Amino acid sequence: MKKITKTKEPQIHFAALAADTALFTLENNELLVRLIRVNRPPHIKDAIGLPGGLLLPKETADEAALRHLESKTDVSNKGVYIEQLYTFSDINRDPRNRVVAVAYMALIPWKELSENEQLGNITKSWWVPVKKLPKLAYDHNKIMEVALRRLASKIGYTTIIKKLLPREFTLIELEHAYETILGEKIDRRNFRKKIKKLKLVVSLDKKIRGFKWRPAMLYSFKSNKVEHTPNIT
Amino acid sequence: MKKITKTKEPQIHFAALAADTALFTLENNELLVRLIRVNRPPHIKDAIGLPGGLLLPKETADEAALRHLESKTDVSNKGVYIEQLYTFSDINRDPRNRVVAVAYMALIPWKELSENEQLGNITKSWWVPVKKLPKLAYDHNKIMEVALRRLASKIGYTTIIKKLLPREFTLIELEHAYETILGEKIDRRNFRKKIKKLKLVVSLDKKIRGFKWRPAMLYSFKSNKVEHTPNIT
DNA sequence: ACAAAAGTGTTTCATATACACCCATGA
DNA sequence: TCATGGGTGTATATGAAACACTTTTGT
Repeated sequence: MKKITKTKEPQIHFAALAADTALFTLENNELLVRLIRVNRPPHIKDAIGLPGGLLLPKETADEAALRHLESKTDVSNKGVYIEQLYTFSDINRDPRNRVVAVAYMALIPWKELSENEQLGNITKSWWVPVKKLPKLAYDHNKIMEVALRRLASKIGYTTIIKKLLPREFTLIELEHAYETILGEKIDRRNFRKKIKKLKLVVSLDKKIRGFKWRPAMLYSFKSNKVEHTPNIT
Repeated sequence: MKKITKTKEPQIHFAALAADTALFTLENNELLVRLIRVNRPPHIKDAIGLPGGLLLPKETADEAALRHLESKTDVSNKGVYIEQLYTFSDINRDPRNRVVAVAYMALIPWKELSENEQLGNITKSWWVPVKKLPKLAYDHNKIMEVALRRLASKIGYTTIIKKLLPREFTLIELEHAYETILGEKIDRRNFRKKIKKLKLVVSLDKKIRGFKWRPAMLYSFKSNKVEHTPNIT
């Protein structure tokens, strides 16, 4: 019988692996992303980028993404929804070394953030409206494009938007969340018809008060899981 | 002004990076995937897996995927459509070393394969119906699940199916391609109505002959690009 | 003439879209 | 009472789904 010899493949490791995350939240009908200060002299000085960093030896990319997210943004990753987007492996995406980045998108409801998490800190990490996104380090603007496209498309066929909303919300809030992410107006009556038909949310039989207008009925999603649905938008 | 010190991140590289590809073709109303013989003693002996391998220092994951695909399957990657699926980073997905895999899905029309490429070679690389998929090495069965799901979903909202069909095809062939990948029967009349309304294909005003039955009209896709469409299926 | 695959239309039902007014509240 | 956002229904158009027979060819 033919002896099969071991293929001579290089066993050394050529590229470092990083996990970079676009963390989104929704406040006051604006989609915000959490950015950090990036300093990597001599090539990158006082730049701005997405939170991320290298994988540890015994760590999956998902774990690394969550770890760096929390340590570099000071936003607790408890309650954060995260999903992998795409892996970027261009040779020169990092000017110093060969680094391959697994990009992630993460979501957190604004109301689950502490006051400090909401405020941020301009020297370390803070929220920026995606409409006013600055030039970012590395290929992070490319990651943002993928993340925004993924988010906008995914709210159309899943219930992922629940990961940006508080546990209890009004149908108007839900509608505004869609409008903000899609960047277009939705007809209120048609929207409510569709949401009710899909039976994804349940009325809590209580109303939000404290505004000077008519109180709005509160709703909740029936489950915490991100589920597929017939087209919503 | 505060001097910002360089973060002490490990500069050594902990995980090797590989690119693994599920290459599909469509023959005789069967979806086939190209598998290879895998030998990596002592853990993996005479196993079966997807074609793939490590990245070179100056190579993107896409390039590595195409290179290993061609060298490990003996299928020319000319004419192959490829897209990234997902990155798998479980600590123990490779029993020997820490290897992170960027998984790809690739498509090639059966008619573009040479006779040798169609036949394959049981000692190195050959075609297997996805309905008869064996147990694969590493986490390659997981990759196959992702690939099959992606393919089935993507034929529904893009023209990706063109990458599995010859340049000229009949509407029946097109319908069978959808049926094979989706695993369900489609109504012929409704299907043709939809395809014609979408204007994705153009009649070539010639008919295929050589069968003992009524000749069928030949069509071509208008473009070679994979484009988004309103829902097809 | 027959066997086998190619090709074609209509009806019904469900969903999508367009559109405007009244309601409840706090100030 | 007024300003503001919350909440509702109907009519039309479009798309989805169900369904069966005729045509063309080679043998």
